[in-house]
Amino acid sequence: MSTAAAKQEEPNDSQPLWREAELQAADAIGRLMEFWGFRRHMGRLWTVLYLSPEPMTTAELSDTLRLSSSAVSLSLGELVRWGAVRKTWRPGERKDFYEAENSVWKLLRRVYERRELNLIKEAVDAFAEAQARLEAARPGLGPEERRRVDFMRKRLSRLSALSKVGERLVRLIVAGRPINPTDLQSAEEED
Amino acid sequence: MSTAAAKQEEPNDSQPLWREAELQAADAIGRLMEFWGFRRHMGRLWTVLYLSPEPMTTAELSDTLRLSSSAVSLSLGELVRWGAVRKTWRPGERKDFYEAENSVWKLLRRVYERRELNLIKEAVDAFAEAQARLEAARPGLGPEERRRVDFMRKRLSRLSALSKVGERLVRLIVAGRPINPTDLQSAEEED
DNA sequence: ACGACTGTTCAAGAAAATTTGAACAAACTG
DNA sequence: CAGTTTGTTCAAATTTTCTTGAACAGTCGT
Repeated sequence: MSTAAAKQEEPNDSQPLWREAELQAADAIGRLMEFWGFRRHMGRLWTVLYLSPEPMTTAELSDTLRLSSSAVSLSLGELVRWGAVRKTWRPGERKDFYEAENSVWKLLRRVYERRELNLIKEAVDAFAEAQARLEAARPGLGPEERRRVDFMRKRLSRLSALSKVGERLVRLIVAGRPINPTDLQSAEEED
Repeated sequence: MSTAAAKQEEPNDSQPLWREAELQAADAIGRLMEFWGFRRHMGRLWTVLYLSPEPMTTAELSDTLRLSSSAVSLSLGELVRWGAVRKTWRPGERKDFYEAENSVWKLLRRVYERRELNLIKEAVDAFAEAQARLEAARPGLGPEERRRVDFMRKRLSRLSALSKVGERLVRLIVAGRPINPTDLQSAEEED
């Protein structure tokens, strides 16, 4: 009890001894997530919550990570939208409390589902559209140009095929089914 | 012959009819690669080369993509370092010619091997170091704080375990072996 | 309903990255 | 061996992205 009370009161001097370790882990995951196309702070916030036995307030988070409250609000909101963090309430308390979604696996699945699949689909669409343009242009071309265009079409359809195999693999991942990367390999077998 | 000669001479007006389709596909892959943490232009350059039946010069590339020669040099150099593009030479010609590595699968493998594995390893190291700090700090703590630290240690070791499973999965991908994503799932089974 | 306390949004400022032109270096030609 | 062409590097300038403080909005207790 005394510790919990003290933790809330202490402004920012006399940090707990474990703070450094906490930040180190948070930064490591922050880099990982940044690399993965998310805000760095999203990873840092999630980690701090993940390492905390109880939900935390935005004030505690901004104090721990030395972030402005607006930055916390922004990244935390995005984490909530991704389902990586949940809002919880405390009986009497007025503030919002936040806790981490603990299943990393669940999180990965959600991201692949929502984001990677979209990304691939957009690429597939772009390839299809490019193909259509080539076919439309083909009639008016001379033999030399026609050979050129046919080469492009062959290559484009290979890119399409690869993308579709990739899409299927991601779907299997999302479904938690085993996958075989050599499917990709065989998608570009014939040269 | 006449076409090939004309292509080299034409400055930038009267673009070939297929140019638009080419750029569309290039941009699609550019976005994909950007999302994957590479320069957008790397994807665009690779695609243009991939869609070309013969190797191209830097001049042709910068003309096609409307890029300055320095930008071409920079991104092309990086592509060469990644093995995504090869330099080739032509009998009489003075300029360098470039051609795309055609096996996307090979490229993916190389990137995972060189980049993702490193990334994961750094995270694993960070977790280990954070663990060590916690253990070092533990002796001087009261019972309340000790419980807090023990919670963190449990969580950190779970992150470590997850990372290591992830590392193993990536290694299997690189080796072209089938993988089972539920391994990740089971790495965080016990709560 | 008012006042105090939280959380969010926004626009200005700071920081980081990309882009480019020019200077430099290297390689081939006559 | 000069002169020309090609490729790379660098620093300045632009663009983009991040960050922040302040204004705004919402909620709860009195």
